[in-house]
Amino acid sequence: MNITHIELRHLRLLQAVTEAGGLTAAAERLHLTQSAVSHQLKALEDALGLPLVERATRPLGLTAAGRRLLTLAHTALPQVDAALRDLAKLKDGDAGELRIAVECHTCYDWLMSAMDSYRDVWPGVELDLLGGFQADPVGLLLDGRADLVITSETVPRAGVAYAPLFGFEMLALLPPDHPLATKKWLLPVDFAGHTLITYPVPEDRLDLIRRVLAPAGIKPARREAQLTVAILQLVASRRGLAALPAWAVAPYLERGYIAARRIGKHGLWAELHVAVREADATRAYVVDFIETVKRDSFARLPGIRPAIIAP
Amino acid sequence: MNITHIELRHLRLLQAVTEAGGLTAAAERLHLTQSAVSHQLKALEDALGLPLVERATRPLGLTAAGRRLLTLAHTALPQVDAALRDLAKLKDGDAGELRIAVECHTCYDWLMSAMDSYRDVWPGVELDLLGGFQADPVGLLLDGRADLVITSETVPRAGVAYAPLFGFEMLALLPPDHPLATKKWLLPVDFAGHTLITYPVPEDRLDLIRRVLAPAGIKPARREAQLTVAILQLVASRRGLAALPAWAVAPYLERGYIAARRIGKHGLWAELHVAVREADATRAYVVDFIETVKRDSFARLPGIRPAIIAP
DNA sequence: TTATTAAATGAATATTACTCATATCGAGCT
DNA sequence: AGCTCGATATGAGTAATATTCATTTAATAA
Repeated sequence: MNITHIELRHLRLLQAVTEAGGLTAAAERLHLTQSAVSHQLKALEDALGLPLVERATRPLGLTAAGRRLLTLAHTALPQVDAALRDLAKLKDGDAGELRIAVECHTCYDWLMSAMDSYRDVWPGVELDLLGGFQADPVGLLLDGRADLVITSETVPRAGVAYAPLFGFEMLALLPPDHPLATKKWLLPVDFAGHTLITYPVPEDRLDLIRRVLAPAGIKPARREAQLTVAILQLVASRRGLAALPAWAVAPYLERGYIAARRIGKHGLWAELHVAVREADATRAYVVDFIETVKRDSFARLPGIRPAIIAP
Repeated sequence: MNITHIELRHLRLLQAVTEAGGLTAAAERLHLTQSAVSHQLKALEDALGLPLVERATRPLGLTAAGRRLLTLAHTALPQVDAALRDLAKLKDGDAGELRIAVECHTCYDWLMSAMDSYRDVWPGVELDLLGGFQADPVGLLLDGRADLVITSETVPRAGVAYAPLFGFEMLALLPPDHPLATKKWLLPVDFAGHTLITYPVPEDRLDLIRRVLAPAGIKPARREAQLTVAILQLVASRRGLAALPAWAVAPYLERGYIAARRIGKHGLWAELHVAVREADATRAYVVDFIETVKRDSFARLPGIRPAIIAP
């Protein structure tokens, strides 16, 4: 009679659509085509006999029915995830060690919160964060000095497995009243004659230099700072320009402390990946750490998108 | 055999398997073949990498993993059902009237409990139970004197829609020390010379007479009683034999007050169906009443099985 | 042991989810 | 207006997978 064969897939779909704010963005997150998402949503609406999303408005809004179903998704899906985690613990055990090395300075912002979430559900896993700059972080895996590395590189290495986290946009930072702030986006030439304020890392680790300025033959002066707030302060006090991930500067942008502009018309996008030893790649506590980071990041970080580069 | 993700279908499967106590019985409830259930369960177990049911024992037991997943099913599936009910209310409204006529005397046993469950989730629906014996209960629908009829007949009538509830076994009742109690099951001829104790309804409404005794040319004397306990008392005090649904006598059997035997080798099976006006057949509050009765019955009544006759 | 009932299995089929290619729609420009 | 861009919808074809059919295998009871 009531042959509404609603499935978890539909709940995940609705959740992705609302979180991503549109069908196309949801499709990317779900690793589906836009067409598939549209078809599936329509099929669900037809089966229920009710529209779930307001297509007229942008960003897409939910109908009362959509909100009710989203409420279900928010209660039921975590229960499902928890059960699957318990099953994974039954299978592989619930203990392990995760010594984490991080390549990017700003990653600590979200990593702390993700680690807190993770600790709640995997109390038996020993978490350690390796400090300091590492010349070859992925190498630490093979040395046995780290178990998991957060990195932007995905060059294949024997015995190392990569998993994508997300893509993010690097924004150029400048004082709010800077002449360049009138532009919609910045070109390589706009950086000429300005000092570039960066973390203390080699040039080939800076996406702005390696992928934008160096190819255009621009070599601006550099000044280094250890902390994100120090970089922001230097920019605000007109000591130079900087480029940081969108999520790292969002709170300062809101307060008008600094301004941010795209780098190039479509922006400068980078990606983060996780590297682990191949032998660890299927361990439940490792897989779930990666899932936790992704879930947490997509829920909390503004302006990120699914990774595109296949690992 | 590989599945991408766990789905509600799998939770419903596991629930059906444990409630029904086996794959074949679960398949009947889910309106699937035994093969489909076996394949699906195996695919689920393979995907999880863990066995869920102990196949060695009979009746089938669950493994620790199976129990964990069943726990999920018990918490998540009712949430899903509640959400779908809310959506149905959004669509069709949450108010209505349900005047219920019941053909079979023993149905009151389970109907009360089902009505209680139903009232909790559809407080806006006015429930009424029509009393007394009705010559043509289904006719009440077309007269507009009832909205829903619980009946064993499914003869097609214009404007009436039928939905199956369940099949149940009619057991012959006799005193524990009766000579016939030595038999495994009773034949028509065994009833000859005994008084048959029945509810006060016409002969053609009594399955035992219409389908077993009359075809065999046996016409036992009849004695009527209004209440189930009265019938049981008359049987126990050797005034005659009776036939009642298995669920109605189960509590008395346990206490050894009376004995029960199959009627024929495979037993005498009857079915209950719901009849509603075609115009009402898709109303959410009607559909959900039928679902509630089925759910409640399969959970509480011993010895019932899915209906076979297509309505 | 045999008869009986339940579960597993492999191949064939039906169903459905998904992709591809393209059309349509709507908001923002000029 | 008309035009472009980004997003959603749609129809047809294909890939994926759920289900059935026809047996086989295993477990139980007589």
